[in-house]
Amino acid sequence: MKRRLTELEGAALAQVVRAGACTPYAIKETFRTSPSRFWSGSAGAVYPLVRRLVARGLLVARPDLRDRRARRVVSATPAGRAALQSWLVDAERAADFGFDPLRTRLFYSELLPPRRLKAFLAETAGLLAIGSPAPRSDLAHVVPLHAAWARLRAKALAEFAEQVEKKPRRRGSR
Amino acid sequence: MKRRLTELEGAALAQVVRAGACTPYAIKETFRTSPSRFWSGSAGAVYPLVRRLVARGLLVARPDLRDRRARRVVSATPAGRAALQSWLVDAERAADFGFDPLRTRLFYSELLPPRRLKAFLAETAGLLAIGSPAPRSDLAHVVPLHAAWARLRAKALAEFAEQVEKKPRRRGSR
DNA sequence: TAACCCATGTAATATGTTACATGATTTT
DNA sequence: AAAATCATGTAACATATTACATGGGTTA
Repeated sequence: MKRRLTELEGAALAQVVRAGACTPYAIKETFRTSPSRFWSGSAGAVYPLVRRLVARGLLVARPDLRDRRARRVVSATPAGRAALQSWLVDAERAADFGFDPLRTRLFYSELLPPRRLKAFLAETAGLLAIGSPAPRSDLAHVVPLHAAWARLRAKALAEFAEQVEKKPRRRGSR
Repeated sequence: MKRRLTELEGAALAQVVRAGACTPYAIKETFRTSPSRFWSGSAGAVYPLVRRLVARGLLVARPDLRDRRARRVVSATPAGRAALQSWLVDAERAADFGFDPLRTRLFYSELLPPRRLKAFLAETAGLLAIGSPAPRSDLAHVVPLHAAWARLRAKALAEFAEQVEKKPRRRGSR
Protein backbone atom coordinates (compact mmCIF):
# COMPACT_ATOMS: atom_id res chain seq x y z
CA MET A 1 0.00 0.00 0.00
CA LYS A 2 1.42 3.34 -1.02
CA ARG A 3 -0.17 5.78 1.38
CA ARG A 4 -2.88 5.57 4.00
CA LEU A 5 -6.47 5.38 2.89
CA THR A 6 -8.53 8.54 3.10
CA GLU A 7 -11.71 8.45 5.16
CA LEU A 8 -13.82 8.10 2.04
CA GLU A 9 -11.63 5.31 0.68
CA GLY A 10 -11.68 3.47 3.99
CA ALA A 11 -15.43 3.76 4.36
CA ALA A 12 -16.01 2.59 0.77
CA LEU A 13 -13.77 -0.43 1.29
CA ALA A 14 -15.51 -1.21 4.57
CA GLN A 15 -18.86 -1.00 2.85
CA VAL A 16 -17.76 -3.50 0.19
CA VAL A 17 -16.32 -5.91 2.76
CA ARG A 18 -19.44 -5.67 4.89
CA ALA A 19 -21.61 -6.49 1.88
CA GLY A 20 -19.27 -9.23 0.66
CA ALA A 21 -19.64 -7.89 -2.85
CA CYS A 22 -21.74 -5.10 -4.28
CA THR A 23 -22.16 -2.64 -7.12
CA PRO A 24 -20.55 0.80 -7.05
CA TYR A 25 -24.08 2.09 -7.14
CA ALA A 26 -24.84 0.37 -3.84
CA ILE A 27 -21.80 1.99 -2.25
CA LYS A 28 -22.91 5.34 -3.57
CA GLU A 29 -26.45 4.90 -2.18
CA THR A 30 -25.17 3.96 1.25
CA PHE A 31 -23.25 7.20 1.40
CA ARG A 32 -26.04 9.24 -0.10
CA THR A 33 -28.63 8.04 2.42
CA SER A 34 -26.31 8.44 5.39
CA PRO A 35 -27.44 10.93 8.07
CA SER A 36 -24.34 13.01 7.36
CA ARG A 37 -23.92 15.29 4.38
CA PHE A 38 -20.22 14.74 4.72
CA TRP A 39 -20.84 11.48 2.87
CA SER A 40 -22.46 13.14 -0.11
CA GLY A 41 -22.62 10.00 -2.22
CA SER A 42 -22.41 11.87 -5.51
CA ALA A 43 -21.75 9.78 -8.61
CA GLY A 44 -18.85 12.02 -9.57
CA ALA A 45 -17.12 11.15 -6.32
CA VAL A 46 -17.87 7.45 -5.96
CA TYR A 47 -17.35 6.03 -9.45
CA PRO A 48 -13.88 7.55 -9.86
CA LEU A 49 -13.06 6.45 -6.31
CA VAL A 50 -13.95 2.85 -7.09
CA ARG A 51 -11.85 3.02 -10.23
CA ARG A 52 -8.89 4.23 -8.19
CA LEU A 53 -9.28 1.43 -5.66
CA VAL A 54 -9.39 -1.11 -8.49
CA ALA A 55 -6.29 0.46 -10.05
CA ARG A 56 -4.49 0.15 -6.71
CA GLY A 57 -5.40 -3.50 -6.45
CA LEU A 58 -7.61 -3.11 -3.39
CA LEU A 59 -10.83 -3.99 -5.21
CA VAL A 60 -11.61 -6.26 -8.14
CA ALA A 61 -14.53 -5.70 -10.50
CA ARG A 62 -16.38 -8.31 -12.52
CA PRO A 63 -19.40 -7.83 -14.77
CA ASP A 64 -22.72 -9.19 -13.57
CA LEU A 65 -23.75 -11.57 -16.35
CA ARG A 66 -27.30 -12.20 -15.13
CA ASP A 67 -28.25 -8.83 -16.44
CA ARG A 68 -28.19 -7.03 -19.74
CA ARG A 69 -27.47 -3.81 -17.89
CA ALA A 70 -23.91 -2.61 -17.74
CA ARG A 71 -23.66 -3.76 -14.18
CA ARG A 72 -20.45 -4.33 -12.26
CA VAL A 73 -19.85 -6.04 -8.96
CA VAL A 74 -16.80 -5.22 -6.87
CA SER A 75 -15.21 -7.12 -4.02
CA ALA A 76 -12.10 -6.67 -1.90
CA THR A 77 -8.77 -8.31 -2.69
CA PRO A 78 -6.51 -9.64 0.10
CA ALA A 79 -4.54 -6.40 -0.23
CA GLY A 80 -7.80 -4.50 0.11
CA ARG A 81 -8.76 -6.36 3.25
CA ALA A 82 -5.32 -5.70 4.72
CA ALA A 83 -5.54 -1.98 3.92
CA LEU A 84 -8.98 -1.87 5.50
CA GLN A 85 -7.70 -3.44 8.71
CA SER A 86 -4.97 -0.81 9.00
CA TRP A 87 -7.48 1.93 8.40
CA LEU A 88 -9.96 0.57 10.95
CA VAL A 89 -7.38 0.45 13.77
CA ASP A 90 -5.87 3.87 13.09
CA ALA A 91 -6.40 5.21 16.60
CA GLU A 92 -4.62 8.48 15.96
CA ARG A 93 -7.11 9.37 13.29
CA ALA A 94 -10.04 8.02 15.26
CA ALA A 95 -9.16 10.30 18.17
CA ASP A 96 -9.38 13.37 15.94
CA PHE A 97 -12.25 15.74 16.62
CA GLY A 98 -13.60 15.49 13.11
CA PHE A 99 -16.24 17.94 12.07
CA ASP A 100 -19.57 18.85 13.61
CA PRO A 101 -21.60 21.71 12.14
CA LEU A 102 -23.42 22.19 15.44
CA ARG A 103 -20.23 22.37 17.46
CA THR A 104 -18.74 24.89 15.03
CA ARG A 105 -21.74 27.17 15.37
CA LEU A 106 -21.80 26.92 19.15
CA PHE A 107 -18.11 27.73 19.10
CA TYR A 108 -18.94 31.08 17.51
CA SER A 109 -22.23 31.57 19.33
CA GLU A 110 -21.20 34.80 21.04
CA LEU A 111 -21.54 36.44 17.61
CA LEU A 112 -25.32 36.00 17.76
CA PRO A 113 -27.55 38.29 19.78
CA PRO A 114 -29.11 36.36 22.73
CA ARG A 115 -32.56 36.25 21.14
CA ARG A 116 -31.35 34.74 17.91
CA LEU A 117 -29.12 32.31 19.76
CA LYS A 118 -32.00 31.00 21.83
CA ALA A 119 -34.20 30.64 18.76
CA PHE A 120 -31.40 28.80 16.98
CA LEU A 121 -30.86 26.43 19.90
CA ALA A 122 -34.57 25.67 20.11
CA GLU A 123 -34.91 25.06 16.37
CA THR A 124 -31.86 22.81 16.25
CA ALA A 125 -33.04 20.86 19.28
CA GLY A 126 -36.32 20.27 17.47
CA LEU A 127 -34.58 18.94 14.38
CA LEU A 128 -32.37 16.69 16.48
CA ALA A 129 -35.46 15.33 18.23
CA ILE A 130 -37.10 14.47 14.92
CA GLY A 131 -33.89 12.77 13.91
CA SER A 132 -32.85 11.18 10.65
CA PRO A 133 -34.02 7.71 9.70
CA ALA A 134 -31.86 5.15 11.47
CA PRO A 135 -29.57 3.16 9.18
CA ARG A 136 -31.22 -0.07 8.11
CA SER A 137 -28.81 -2.81 8.96
CA ASP A 138 -28.81 -6.37 10.22
CA LEU A 139 -25.79 -5.71 12.39
CA ALA A 140 -26.40 -5.66 16.11
CA HIS A 141 -24.28 -2.62 16.88
CA VAL A 142 -25.10 -0.26 14.03
CA VAL A 143 -28.54 0.99 15.04
CA PRO A 144 -27.68 1.44 18.75
CA LEU A 145 -24.50 3.28 17.77
CA HIS A 146 -26.45 5.69 15.61
CA ALA A 147 -28.96 6.22 18.39
CA ALA A 148 -26.27 6.73 21.01
CA TRP A 149 -24.51 9.35 18.94
CA ALA A 150 -27.72 11.21 18.26
CA ARG A 151 -28.53 11.17 21.97
CA LEU A 152 -25.11 12.52 22.90
CA ARG A 153 -25.36 15.42 20.46
CA ALA A 154 -28.81 16.28 21.76
CA LYS A 155 -27.47 16.19 25.29
CA ALA A 156 -24.54 18.41 24.42
CA LEU A 157 -26.94 20.92 22.92
CA ALA A 158 -29.23 20.78 25.96
CA GLU A 159 -26.30 21.37 28.32
CA PHE A 160 -25.18 24.32 26.28
CA ALA A 161 -28.68 25.78 26.20
CA GLU A 162 -28.94 25.40 29.95
CA GLN A 163 -25.75 27.39 30.43
CA VAL A 164 -27.12 30.10 28.17
CA GLU A 165 -30.31 30.28 30.21
CA LYS A 166 -28.49 30.37 33.52
CA LYS A 167 -25.88 33.03 33.00
CA PRO A 168 -26.56 35.69 30.43
CA ARG A 169 -23.41 35.40 28.33
CA ARG A 170 -20.70 37.99 28.16
CA ARG A 171 -17.09 38.19 27.19
CA GLY A 172 -14.85 36.41 29.68
CA SER A 173 -12.36 38.62 31.47
CA ARG A 174 -9.86 35.76 32.03
CA MET B 1 -25.71 36.84 -1.23
CA LYS B 2 -25.56 34.42 -4.12
CA ARG B 3 -25.46 31.03 -2.44
CA ARG B 4 -25.08 29.85 1.14
CA LEU B 5 -21.66 29.96 2.72
CA THR B 6 -19.75 26.71 2.96
CA GLU B 7 -18.63 25.58 6.41
CA LEU B 8 -15.11 26.79 5.76
CA GLU B 9 -16.33 30.15 4.49
CA GLY B 10 -18.65 30.57 7.46
CA ALA B 11 -15.98 29.65 9.97
CA ALA B 12 -13.45 32.01 8.35
CA LEU B 13 -15.93 34.88 8.42
CA ALA B 14 -16.78 34.11 12.02
CA GLN B 15 -13.13 34.12 12.90
CA VAL B 16 -12.66 37.55 11.34
CA VAL B 17 -15.72 38.98 13.07
CA ARG B 18 -14.66 37.54 16.40
CA ALA B 19 -11.23 39.14 16.04
CA GLY B 20 -12.66 42.42 14.77
CA ALA B 21 -9.97 42.51 12.11
CA CYS B 22 -7.05 40.20 11.42
CA THR B 23 -4.58 38.97 8.85
CA PRO B 24 -5.33 36.02 6.60
CA TYR B 25 -2.37 34.40 8.30
CA ALA B 26 -4.15 34.61 11.66
CA ILE B 27 -7.23 32.90 10.19
CA LYS B 28 -5.04 30.20 8.76
CA GLU B 29 -3.31 29.62 12.11
CA THR B 30 -6.59 29.33 13.96
CA PHE B 31 -7.65 26.56 11.65
CA ARG B 32 -4.25 24.89 11.63
CA THR B 33 -4.08 24.67 15.42
CA SER B 34 -7.66 23.47 15.81
CA PRO B 35 -8.12 20.03 17.40
CA SER B 36 -9.72 18.80 14.18
CA ARG B 37 -7.82 17.92 11.03
CA PHE B 38 -10.93 18.81 9.12
CA TRP B 39 -9.76 22.40 9.49
CA SER B 40 -6.41 21.80 7.89
CA GLY B 41 -5.41 25.44 7.76
CA SER B 42 -3.21 25.03 4.71
CA ALA B 43 -2.08 28.20 2.98
CA GLY B 44 -3.32 26.90 -0.34
CA ALA B 45 -6.83 26.71 1.07
CA VAL B 46 -7.05 29.85 3.18
CA TYR B 47 -5.46 32.54 1.00
CA PRO B 48 -7.62 31.77 -2.06
CA LEU B 49 -10.65 31.54 0.25
CA VAL B 50 -10.02 35.02 1.64
CA ARG B 51 -9.60 36.34 -1.90
CA ARG B 52 -12.98 34.85 -2.84
CA LEU B 53 -14.70 36.41 0.16
CA VAL B 54 -13.21 39.79 -0.74
CA ALA B 55 -14.34 39.36 -4.35
CA ARG B 56 -17.88 38.61 -3.11
CA GLY B 57 -17.89 41.74 -0.99
CA LEU B 58 -18.06 39.94 2.34
CA LEU B 59 -14.60 40.99 3.47
CA VAL B 60 -12.49 44.07 2.82
CA ALA B 61 -8.72 44.08 2.86
CA ARG B 62 -6.42 46.97 3.63
CA PRO B 63 -2.64 46.98 3.82
CA ASP B 64 -1.06 47.35 7.24
CA LEU B 65 1.11 50.43 6.90
CA ARG B 66 2.94 50.09 10.20
CA ASP B 67 4.96 47.34 8.67
CA ARG B 68 7.33 46.94 5.76
CA ARG B 69 6.07 43.44 5.30
CA ALA B 70 3.45 42.76 2.70
CA ARG B 71 0.83 42.49 5.40
CA ARG B 72 -2.89 42.71 4.89
CA VAL B 73 -5.67 43.10 7.41
CA VAL B 74 -9.20 41.96 6.59
CA SER B 75 -12.49 42.84 8.23
CA ALA B 76 -16.12 42.03 7.52
CA THR B 77 -18.41 44.29 5.50
CA PRO B 78 -22.08 44.75 6.45
CA ALA B 79 -22.90 42.16 3.76
CA GLY B 80 -20.33 39.86 5.34
CA ARG B 81 -21.86 40.25 8.78
CA ALA B 82 -25.31 39.55 7.37
CA ALA B 83 -24.10 36.42 5.57
CA LEU B 84 -22.44 35.26 8.78
CA GLN B 85 -25.67 35.67 10.74
CA SER B 86 -27.55 33.52 8.24
CA TRP B 87 -24.85 30.88 8.39
CA LEU B 88 -24.79 30.83 12.18
CA VAL B 89 -28.53 30.23 12.53
CA ASP B 90 -28.76 27.57 9.81
CA ALA B 91 -30.37 24.94 12.03
CA GLU B 92 -30.85 22.44 9.24
CA ARG B 93 -27.13 22.29 8.67
CA ALA B 94 -26.35 22.39 12.36
CA ALA B 95 -28.52 19.32 12.92
CA ASP B 96 -26.49 17.34 10.39
CA PHE B 97 -24.38 14.52 11.78
CA GLY B 98 -21.17 15.89 10.34
CA PHE B 99 -18.16 13.66 10.38
CA ASP B 100 -16.49 11.77 13.19
CA PRO B 101 -13.60 9.42 12.38
CA LEU B 102 -14.24 7.46 15.58
CA ARG B 103 -17.93 7.00 14.87
CA THR B 104 -17.18 5.83 11.34
CA ARG B 105 -14.77 3.17 12.59
CA LEU B 106 -17.16 1.96 15.28
CA PHE B 107 -19.84 1.79 12.62
CA TYR B 108 -17.74 -0.81 10.80
CA SER B 109 -16.32 -2.40 13.93
CA GLU B 110 -17.74 -5.86 13.21
CA LEU B 111 -15.09 -6.13 10.48
CA LEU B 112 -12.37 -6.32 13.12
CA PRO B 113 -11.60 -9.50 15.04
CA PRO B 114 -12.54 -9.04 18.74
CA ARG B 115 -8.91 -8.87 19.89
CA ARG B 116 -8.01 -6.09 17.50
CA LEU B 117 -11.20 -4.24 18.27
CA LYS B 118 -10.48 -4.24 21.98
CA ALA B 119 -6.92 -3.08 21.42
CA PHE B 120 -8.19 -0.31 19.15
CA LEU B 121 -10.78 0.84 21.68
CA ALA B 122 -8.18 0.92 24.45
CA GLU B 123 -5.64 2.83 22.36
CA THR B 124 -8.21 5.37 21.21
CA ALA B 125 -9.49 5.86 24.75
CA GLY B 126 -5.92 6.61 25.79
CA LEU B 127 -5.49 9.23 23.10
CA LEU B 128 -8.83 10.82 23.99
CA ALA B 129 -7.76 10.97 27.64
CA ILE B 130 -4.53 12.77 26.75
CA GLY B 131 -6.59 15.16 24.68
CA SER B 132 -5.59 17.99 22.43
CA PRO B 133 -4.60 21.39 23.82
CA ALA B 134 -7.72 23.37 24.61
CA PRO B 135 -8.33 26.38 22.38
CA ARG B 136 -6.88 29.52 23.90
CA SER B 137 -9.64 32.06 24.02
CA ASP B 138 -10.96 34.82 26.24
CA LEU B 139 -14.52 33.82 25.54
CA ALA B 140 -16.40 32.28 28.41
CA HIS B 141 -18.06 29.50 26.42
CA VAL B 142 -15.27 28.32 24.13
CA VAL B 143 -13.11 26.32 26.53
CA PRO B 144 -16.03 24.62 28.33
CA LEU B 145 -17.59 23.75 24.98
CA HIS B 146 -14.38 22.10 23.84
CA ALA B 147 -14.13 20.20 27.12
CA ALA B 148 -17.77 19.11 27.02
CA TRP B 149 -17.43 17.74 23.51
CA ALA B 150 -14.27 15.84 24.38
CA ARG B 151 -15.99 14.39 27.43
CA LEU B 152 -19.00 13.25 25.47
CA ARG B 153 -16.89 11.50 22.84
CA ALA B 154 -14.90 9.73 25.53
CA LYS B 155 -18.14 8.65 27.16
CA ALA B 156 -19.55 7.36 23.88
CA LEU B 157 -16.41 5.30 23.39
CA ALA B 158 -16.58 3.95 26.94
CA GLU B 159 -20.21 2.94 26.51
CA PHE B 160 -19.40 1.19 23.27
CA ALA B 161 -16.47 -0.64 24.86
CA GLU B 162 -18.69 -1.74 27.71
CA GLN B 163 -21.16 -3.28 25.27
CA VAL B 164 -18.33 -5.11 23.56
CA GLU B 165 -17.14 -6.50 26.88
CA LYS B 166 -20.60 -7.60 27.95
CA LYS B 167 -21.91 -9.44 24.94
CA PRO B 168 -19.40 -11.03 22.63
CA ARG B 169 -20.50 -9.53 19.33
CA ARG B 170 -22.06 -11.47 16.50
CA ARG B 171 -24.13 -10.80 13.45
CA GLY B 172 -27.71 -9.90 14.29
CA SER B 173 -30.34 -12.35 13.03
CA ARG B 174 -33.10 -9.69 12.77
C1' DT C 1 -47.27 4.53 -21.57
C1' DA C 2 -45.51 7.75 -18.64
C1' DA C 3 -42.97 8.29 -14.72
C1' DC C 4 -39.71 6.70 -11.83
C1' DC C 5 -35.85 4.05 -10.01
C1' DC C 6 -31.54 1.34 -11.13
C1' DA C 7 -26.97 1.81 -12.85
C1' DT C 8 -23.48 3.62 -15.28
C1' DG C 9 -20.57 7.42 -16.38
C1' DT C 10 -18.48 12.08 -18.00
C1' DA C 11 -17.52 17.31 -18.52
C1' DA C 12 -16.86 21.60 -16.59
C1' DT C 13 -15.89 23.62 -12.66
C1' DA C 14 -14.64 24.47 -7.84
C1' DT C 15 -12.03 23.49 -4.12
C1' DG C 16 -8.32 21.54 -1.36
C1' DT C 17 -3.48 19.35 -0.62
C1' DT C 18 1.32 19.25 -0.90
C1' DA C 19 5.28 21.32 -1.71
C1' DC C 20 7.80 25.05 -2.88
C1' DA C 21 9.37 30.06 -2.94
C1' DT C 22 10.23 34.61 -0.99
C1' DG C 23 11.48 37.93 2.34
C1' DA C 24 10.88 40.41 6.99
C1' DT C 25 11.15 39.99 11.88
C1' DT C 26 11.99 37.78 16.23
C1' DT C 27 14.21 34.58 19.21
C1' DT C 28 18.15 31.71 20.72
C1' DA D 1 24.70 34.69 13.22
C1' DA D 2 21.66 30.99 12.81
C1' DA D 3 17.24 29.26 13.46
C1' DA D 4 12.59 29.83 13.99
C1' DT D 5 8.41 32.17 13.15
C1' DC D 6 5.57 35.67 10.69
C1' DA D 7 3.37 36.45 6.41
C1' DT D 8 2.57 36.23 1.88
C1' DG D 9 1.62 33.51 -2.13
C1' DT D 10 1.78 30.13 -6.27
C1' DA D 11 2.16 25.68 -9.16
C1' DA D 12 1.06 21.06 -9.91
C1' DC D 13 -1.81 17.88 -8.62
C1' DA D 14 -5.76 15.32 -6.50
C1' DT D 15 -10.30 15.22 -5.39
C1' DA D 16 -15.24 16.64 -5.07
C1' DT D 17 -19.55 19.09 -6.80
C1' DT D 18 -23.01 20.00 -10.01
C1' DA D 19 -25.23 18.98 -13.83
C1' DC D 20 -25.90 16.38 -17.60
C1' DA D 21 -26.34 12.07 -20.59
C1' DT D 22 -27.64 7.31 -21.53
C1' DG D 23 -30.36 3.21 -21.35
C1' DG D 24 -32.59 -0.96 -18.99
C1' DG D 25 -36.15 -2.27 -15.85
C1' DT D 26 -40.28 -1.52 -12.81
C1' DT D 27 -44.43 0.51 -11.18
C1' DA D 28 -48.77 3.53 -11.34
